[in-house]
Formats: sequence, structure tokens, C-alpha cells
Amino acid sequence: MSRVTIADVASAAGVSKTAVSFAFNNPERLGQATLDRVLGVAHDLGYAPHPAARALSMRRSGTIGILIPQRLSTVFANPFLSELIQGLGELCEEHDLTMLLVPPLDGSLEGAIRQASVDGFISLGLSADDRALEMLDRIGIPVVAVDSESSPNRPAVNVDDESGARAAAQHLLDLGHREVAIILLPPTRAQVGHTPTASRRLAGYRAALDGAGAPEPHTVTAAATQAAGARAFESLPRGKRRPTAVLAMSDMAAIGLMAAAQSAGLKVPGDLSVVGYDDLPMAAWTTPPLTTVRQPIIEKGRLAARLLIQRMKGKAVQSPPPLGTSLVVRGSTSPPLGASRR
Amino acid sequence: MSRVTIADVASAAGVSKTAVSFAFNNPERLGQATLDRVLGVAHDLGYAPHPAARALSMRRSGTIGILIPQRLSTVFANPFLSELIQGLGELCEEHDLTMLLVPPLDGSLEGAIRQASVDGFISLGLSADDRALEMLDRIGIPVVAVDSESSPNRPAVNVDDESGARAAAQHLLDLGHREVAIILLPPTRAQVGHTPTASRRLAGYRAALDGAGAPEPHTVTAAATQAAGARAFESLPRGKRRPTAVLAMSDMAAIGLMAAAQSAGLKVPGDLSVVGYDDLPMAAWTTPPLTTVRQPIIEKGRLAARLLIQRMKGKAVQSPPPLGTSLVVRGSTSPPLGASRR
DNA sequence: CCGCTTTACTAAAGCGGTTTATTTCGAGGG
DNA sequence: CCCTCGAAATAAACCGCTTTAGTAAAGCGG
Repeated sequence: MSRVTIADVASAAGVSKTAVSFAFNNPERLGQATLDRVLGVAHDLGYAPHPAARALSMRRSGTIGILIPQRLSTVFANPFLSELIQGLGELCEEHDLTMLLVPPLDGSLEGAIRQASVDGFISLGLSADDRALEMLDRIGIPVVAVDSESSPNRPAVNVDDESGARAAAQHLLDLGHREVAIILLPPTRAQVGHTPTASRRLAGYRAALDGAGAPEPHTVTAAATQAAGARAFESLPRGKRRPTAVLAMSDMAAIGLMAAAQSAGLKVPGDLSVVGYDDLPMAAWTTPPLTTVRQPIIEKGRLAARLLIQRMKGKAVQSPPPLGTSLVVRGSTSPPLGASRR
Repeated sequence: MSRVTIADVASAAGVSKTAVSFAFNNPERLGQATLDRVLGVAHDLGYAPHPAARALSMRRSGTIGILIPQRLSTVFANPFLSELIQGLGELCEEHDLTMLLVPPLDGSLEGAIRQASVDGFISLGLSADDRALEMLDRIGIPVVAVDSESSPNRPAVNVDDESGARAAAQHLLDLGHREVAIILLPPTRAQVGHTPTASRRLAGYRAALDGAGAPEPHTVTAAATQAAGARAFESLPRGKRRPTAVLAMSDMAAIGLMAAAQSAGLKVPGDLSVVGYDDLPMAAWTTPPLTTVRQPIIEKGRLAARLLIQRMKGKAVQSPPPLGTSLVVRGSTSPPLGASRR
């Protein structure tokens, strides 16, 4: 009834467990005849080495974990993660690694981490003092943090969030906008305040707006989904201080907001300009195409995986400089109606 | 230097290994005082139970594997998988499971499976006699197959691919199209012939076309990515038997093809009607919006996960009836230019 | 025929937990 | 004062594999 073990194969083939193990891992240490016999018996019995036993014995599981701060059912609604995984995946395949997705279980990442048999972790969007990261430090598992803050002995991979945000805000100012709304990313989990990424982008927006003497921007929080973006549109201020432009921290929220604005009868960009963040592939073919801040997501994934693999080999690695961001101007921004361009 | 083990904690706290284990798994079997002390010591030392050891001992890893037939770097370019994961993820979170992505390593799924310490597998798009599935059967791990063929003791979750395809083809025929091209999904891995899904859809297309006495359709193969769709457009026949409509087996290929057609100066749908398959969220906001066959991807994921969890509990489960598909008519289809509607 | 190296294979000690069966000890009942 | 019983804690057996250190036999030059 139970699973076939190495001992079963050994006795069936009339050899020792060691021989069976060698047959799979060091075939050259066995004579041709025994090798064939053992492999044959193993196949007939339907034997495969138990991965957990193997991992325990070899101190290596051949898996890296991705620490995801949100529920799987929501986080994959944003193509951001898909892109990142494409980058991570390239390196995983190169190094024969599989990838474990580790979302909070019962709301707790720490609990999920306990279950996770991995050789290293990539964390997404956690601030450097997050409980989960502290726990991993104590245990001593290699970690590379993405969209986080760098900290001693835990390399962080980031993009230049702030200057991307600043460029976006400056673009709106140049077009003549003054009343601007900012769509914030929500804090993840029990985190106080913003995620590292959100704070840096906010700082960038503010720097540009303040520098131009624009009035205090409105802020609304929306997760990176279309639905949340649509809701954010509803809670934008109306009337006198109605914003003429929106700076969103994610393309998904921007797209959802844009759609909601259009169904409410507004013209984009005429009545409302919209700027996203990320430059997901789909940003290019919304109507109108979305002006947004591009960040190299796939490259970010590649880099993070590369660093983690180095760390897993025991090499010390430094946090690399932030990757570049750039403003991609498309059709969703224009001067506000009835305003002359500066 | 090495990891803190249960024995370290035990001796530091002056108790047995058993007591430490109880502290984590059966706290009620320990006196309050010892419990606190053990937990305290464990925390100070930075102890966490080794997941592989735990999995070995408990015969349970708390993880399910997703068997992915393509490279991670390409499969995530198609939002299909993201959607499926949303469905799978809901159930995983409900049952405290994490999710392991298992793509082919060195081109071999079997090799990757060996590494994978999981309690069960969900397979995607493999035909029932795939080597990987055979291997899993022999080993005796629970498997639920998605987009496959049902087979004894391995439940399969499918949608009604054929009637969806038939509806799509019939729609084109009703509009007056005769020269139609079909964009096939490519075979995965060393598979001979089409994937189960591709064959069923092809059968559906053909049934409708043949039934109406339409000429033999052209066929082109393209993976489910925009780039592949664009390439497929290039290899469409020109001249006399130029197709006036295209039936694609994936939205991604359809979208890529549509874009390529438009940059080549064709009007969609006037010069070329395009029908996709899947009804991904983005299909609704291409220009023009894509006519496509809707399949309930998230629901498919939920159902598959639910069945797998049942099987992991030892219950025998039947393959459910296929989920429904339906044609969603949007703007990418119209009568061919210069043809009168029947 | 003898010592020495190779080749082919094995015994047994981990790897780090969980769990069953057992022991220890203090309290309560007769 | 002895016995029983329950609560608290433990010893030791396992889970299934890898790997080190080592043995037996075969090959080989002298």
C-alpha cells in the first residue's frame, strides 16, 4: 500500500541500499550488469526516491521560494507578478530549480515559511524590518529582497522608483495640470504605513509637485487591480477641486480608473489625464494607450534570481544599484481642457 | 555555523526533543511553564523546524505541484496560467497549502518531478499517456489532470472545447465567411500530434466548417503569445485563397495576429475577422474588442484543486462533466467586405 | 606466490524531525 | 500508609535517503 522505498528495491534486486542510491546518483560507481538490473527493478516496482528524504539528506531541496505578500487569488490578477516570474524562471531553469509560491497562510507569512522546504527565498515588497524577513535572518536562509530596502547581508533589488515618479509628475506639470490625484498602493499585511516602493514613488510625485508649487494632491488608495482602480475613480473629489490628472502607482489601477472614468462620460485625456506605473505589455493597447512609467520587470526578476543563486552558493553579494525607470508617453495624457500649455 | 536543530533547543532548554516537538505541535501536552521556556529558548536560538525533516516524518509536505508543460519564461507570457492560479490559489489558501511550479528541467518533466516534494500534482495540457503522468501513476501520487483526457483513477477537469470551437466557426459561417484559417496550438514537448485541447477544438472547427461545405481551412501553428500570433499572420496564405477570417485557439495569438494585420494595413474586422479562445480579461479592451470563446478558467482552477485535495485525503473522485464554454461576440468579427450576409 | 592497486559493492552513521510506548512523580482516595 | 491515577515529560523507534569509510575479490607486475 505504502510507497516503494529504496530498501524494497535493494532487496528485490539483491543489492544494498547504497547500490540503489548509486544507481541513481553515481551510476559510474556500479558495474554495468548491476546498474541495469537495479534500474530495471526500480522501474518495475515504480520506485522514485522520496524527495523530502533526499532533501533532508542532501541539505538541498532544489527549490526557491517566492514570498508573496498578498493572497494568490488577488496577486495574480496583476500581470506584474507574471512578468517577474518570467525573469525568475529563466534563471531557475538554467540552474535546475523549481519555484515555490509562498503566500500568507491564515494571514501569516511566518506560518507559511515554516512549511516551505526551499534553499532560498525571494521576497516581494516587504519592508526590511518585516517579521517574516527577521525570522528568515534568524534561521539563516539566504534571502534576496525585491522592492524593499537594502540592509546588511540581505541584498535588495530595486528600480529607481522615485525618479520614475518624479518624471511622471513633471510630465503632468509640463502639460499644465495643477490639481492632481495620486492613487496609492495599499500597505501589505499588518505593515504600518506604505510599502517601500509606495513611499519612494510618493516621494517622487511630491518632489515634483511641491517643486512647482502645485496644490496639495488628493490621495486615494487602490490595490493593483482594475476593480480597485474603478473604485478609486468613484472616490475622487468632485466639484471645484476636481483633479484634471491622476498619477497611479500601478498600471492595473490606472487602467481600471480610466475605464471607469470613460463609462462615467469623461474623455481621457481631455477631461482627465491618467498616468500609470510599470508599463505592462497591455498598457500599450488600452484606448487610449496608457502613458506610464516603465520599469524593467523581467530584468528585475532575472537579477534577483541571479543574486539569490549566488548567495545559495555561499558567496557574499552586494545590493546592485537600482535599475532604471523611464517615462513612456502615450495617449492618456494631454493638457487639461481649456488650459494653455505653459 | 550550521542550522539550529531541535536537539540544540532541547539541550539548551533542558528538556527532551519530544518536549520541543510538542511545544510546536501539541502545546497542550506540556505544562505552561515548560512550554513558555521552550518557546522562549527556541526563539532566542532562531530555531524553526526543518521543513524537509518534517515532511519526511509526517508524510506530508503541505504543497501541491503544478506540472507545467512549457518553460516558465514563456508560459507566464499568457495570462491563462495566471487566471488558473487564481482559482487554484483560492483552494490552496483555504487548506493551508503552498504551490510549487514544476516546469521541465533540462527538457524533462520527469526529472523535475523527482525533485518535487509535494502531496499531489495538477497537470496542465498533458495527454493521458504522457510519460510524466505514467511515472506519477507508478509512484502512486494523486494527480488531477487539467486540459487532458480522463482516464481510470486520474480525474480530469475539462471544458467543452469542441462545442466552443464549433460555435466560433459557425459564427463566422453565419457572417458569410468561407475561406478561414485556423491557428493551432503547438504540441507540447515531445508529444506526437496535438494536445488534447487542441484536437478537440480542431474537431469542433472542422465539424462546423465541413457541415457547411466550406473549403478546407488553412492551418498555421502558433504558441499562445502575441509574438507567435504576429508571426502566424505573416505565414497566412495571400492572393486568391486569402482567408477572410481567422479562428485562433488562444486569445494571445489572436491579439498578436490582429495587431500584425492592422500594422500591415488591413482593417479588422472588415478585411479580416478574428476569433480568439479563452476570453481573457484583456480580450475585452483590444481595438476592436475581440470576439472569442469564453471558458471559465478560474472556475477550472478551483475545481481542479478541490478534486486534488479530495484525492489527497484518500477519497476516490470521478471526473466531473466538462465545464461550459460560450461564444462572446465583440467587435473583431463582421461579414467579409463585399459579401452579403446570408 | 606475494604484496599492491583497482574495481565493485556494503554496513552503518547521519540528516532533523514526529510519535508511540513508557517512565516519573505528586495528589487524592481508601 | 499504600495504591491508583492522571499529568508531565521522556527514550527510542521510525521516516527514506545519502555518503563515508571500509571490505572482498580481482588484476597485475615482479
